[in-house]
Amino acid sequence: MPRPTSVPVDGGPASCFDHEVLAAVLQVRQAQVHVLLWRRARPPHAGRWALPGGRLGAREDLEASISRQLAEKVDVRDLSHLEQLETLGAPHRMPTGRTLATTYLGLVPGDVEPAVPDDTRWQPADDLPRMAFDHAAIVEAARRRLRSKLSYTNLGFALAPARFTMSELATYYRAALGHEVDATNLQRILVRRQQIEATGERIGSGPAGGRPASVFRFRSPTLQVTDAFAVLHPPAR
Amino acid sequence: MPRPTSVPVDGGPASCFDHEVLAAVLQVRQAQVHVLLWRRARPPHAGRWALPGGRLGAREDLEASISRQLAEKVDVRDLSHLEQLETLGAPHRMPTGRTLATTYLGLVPGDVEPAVPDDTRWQPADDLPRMAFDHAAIVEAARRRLRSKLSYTNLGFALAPARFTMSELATYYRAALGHEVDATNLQRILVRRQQIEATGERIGSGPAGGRPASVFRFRSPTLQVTDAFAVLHPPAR
DNA sequence: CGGGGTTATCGCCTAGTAGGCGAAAACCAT
DNA sequence: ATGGTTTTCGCCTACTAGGCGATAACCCCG
Repeated sequence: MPRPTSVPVDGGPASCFDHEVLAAVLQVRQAQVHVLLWRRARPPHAGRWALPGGRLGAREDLEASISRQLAEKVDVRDLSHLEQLETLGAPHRMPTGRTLATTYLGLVPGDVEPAVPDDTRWQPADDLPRMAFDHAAIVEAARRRLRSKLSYTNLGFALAPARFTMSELATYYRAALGHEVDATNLQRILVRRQQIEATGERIGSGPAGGRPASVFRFRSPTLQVTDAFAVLHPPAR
Repeated sequence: MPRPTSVPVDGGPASCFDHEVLAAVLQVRQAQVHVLLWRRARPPHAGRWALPGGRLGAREDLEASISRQLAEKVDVRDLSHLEQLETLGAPHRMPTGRTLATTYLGLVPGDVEPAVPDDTRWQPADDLPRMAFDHAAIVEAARRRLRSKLSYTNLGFALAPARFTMSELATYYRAALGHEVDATNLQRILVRRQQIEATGERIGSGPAGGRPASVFRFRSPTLQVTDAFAVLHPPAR
């Protein structure tokens, strides 16, 4: 049992903490998961790449804060999904003095191109540069969360454009999951789970020809869990 | 997009925040989920029931802090599981001034009886009293987390005693999941997933007679996810 | 010591889901 | 028309959850 320091039992002398919010904003670009990084201009860790975010405002809600900072600093306003990840509290996670960090996973659909500033870029998540502080671990946590939620929720809606063919959708899933995904199988699964539906449209195939593909869309633009996989089901469903 | 207040863009004037850690410690007692509550002696919300926890220490890690406070304040030292839940940051979640809270789920095996102080008691989670601040919502979040993790991990090890019969284990699952659980089916599922194994012992049944039950145990005392339920499997497993 | 009550366990069945793969469909280009 | 390409359909297998009756293994009591 660590007892690092003498601490007031209750209502003792107030101590307060710097608090920042950070987001790993992920997007699938060219069949690869990318993360939005921001190059630090000033020390500490000047020149290293960091996640966008910053100090929590004095009267600001956590989620409002990260939304604001993404809009202000990296001009990202059209997140399709935003959810809280872990709060990091290791005392020396930053050399500048103790700072708690509440981290977020943000997702951007594959067909939008936010205009990002000069000191900002989309980096392949499989090939991270030297990162500031503990930000590399946050990216990994965000990818894990995305991977698992793709399996038991409809979170694909946040990765894909509003309308898509099954081949395109399989590309997004392939990138995010990190393994082969069969478009036929994916279609059966998502239709059975009532996550996607055909729009009735067909879209011409590429220059190489081929049968034109049906266009699908997600039924719901908000997160829903697939309850068929609660696995210890209530009886008599 | 909420822009509640003017906030320094970066490296502006430091603002810092009170930070507390809170835990919903759950235990199945007499076939019901109970939560450890602590009666507030002082205002605000004097007399209401609250979750154990308190201020984060100046040099203390978050998880170390909640462990310490549980040990010091309510004498709970033998948690079988502890994991972080959400961090709450609503500006007015407490009337005493802004305080962020990082919340935890703690579990205690069903066969231990921690000696809790006078101002502390185990309360059935289905029948919460008037709670302080937003603590009722934290209890609900903890119960939801427990329910879902029972389905796709081996978290049952943290609910049950080290050794148990399948009837006993079904009681724990029944209470935590909130619906009927068949002992036969539960045994097949957990054996197939290699979460539990028979010890070879048999234990005499109750005063009413009946066939003596086999004694089982969990194979691992640490959290492991059941990967068979990733649901969008990699091919050729 | 044999029979009835009780509880646990086994075995067989059904239903539902994931995944593989070949055949057919529907397009383009030549 | 013919061949190349991509999508889509249909059928198959494998695996998991869940229901339920039959059997096993004990207790108690007469």
